[in-house]
Amino acid sequence: MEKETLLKNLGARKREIRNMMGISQKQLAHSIGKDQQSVQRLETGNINPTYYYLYEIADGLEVDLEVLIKRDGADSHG
Amino acid sequence: MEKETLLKNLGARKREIRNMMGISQKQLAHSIGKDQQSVQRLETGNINPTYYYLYEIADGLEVDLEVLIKRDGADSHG
DNA sequence: ATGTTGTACAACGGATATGTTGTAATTGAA
DNA sequence: TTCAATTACAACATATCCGTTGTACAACAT
Repeated sequence: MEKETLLKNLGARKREIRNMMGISQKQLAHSIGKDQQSVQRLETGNINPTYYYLYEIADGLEVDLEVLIKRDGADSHG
Repeated sequence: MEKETLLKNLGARKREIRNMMGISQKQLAHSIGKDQQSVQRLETGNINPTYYYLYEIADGLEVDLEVLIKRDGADSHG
């Protein structure tokens, strides 16, 4: 899978989860000590985030990191 | 969970999988167009890798990204 | 028009990931 | 000893992540 597509998918999934929680980018960001802009960049797929950053985001969304990752490579090996 | 611990766990899990496959760091690295040194740094937990880098590594190990991630935040939300 | 909220982009600086080269320690074989 | 394979660390250059500030647009309300 292409890098760009992968990152866009990740961002879209994160946004879905956040919307389901009914919180804004700013609320999510502040709950983990970050800025709205930092969270926004991930959500639009404009950056390739680090592992620990994703871990913090998952924490803010109150889901396991697994949930945030899930589905992207799902049909390639399983 | 602390950043350092998280990264060490990730590296250890990757090494486990690689050893189970019976391939060297060099073999894994070359299978995805990388150097042994680059792979080594992840395995020792000395770096905080990017999402796409982990995706490539998972591809080289022929597992889903989920498998590489699993367990680190497992008891915090589920 | 003004204010508030939510989202998006640009630019800057410091920190760091990645690719690369070089090197060293260990193990095993000849 | 010599040679090869595996793993580890250091240092450098380039790219980019992340934090931060400033800004812009849309929707909604007063």
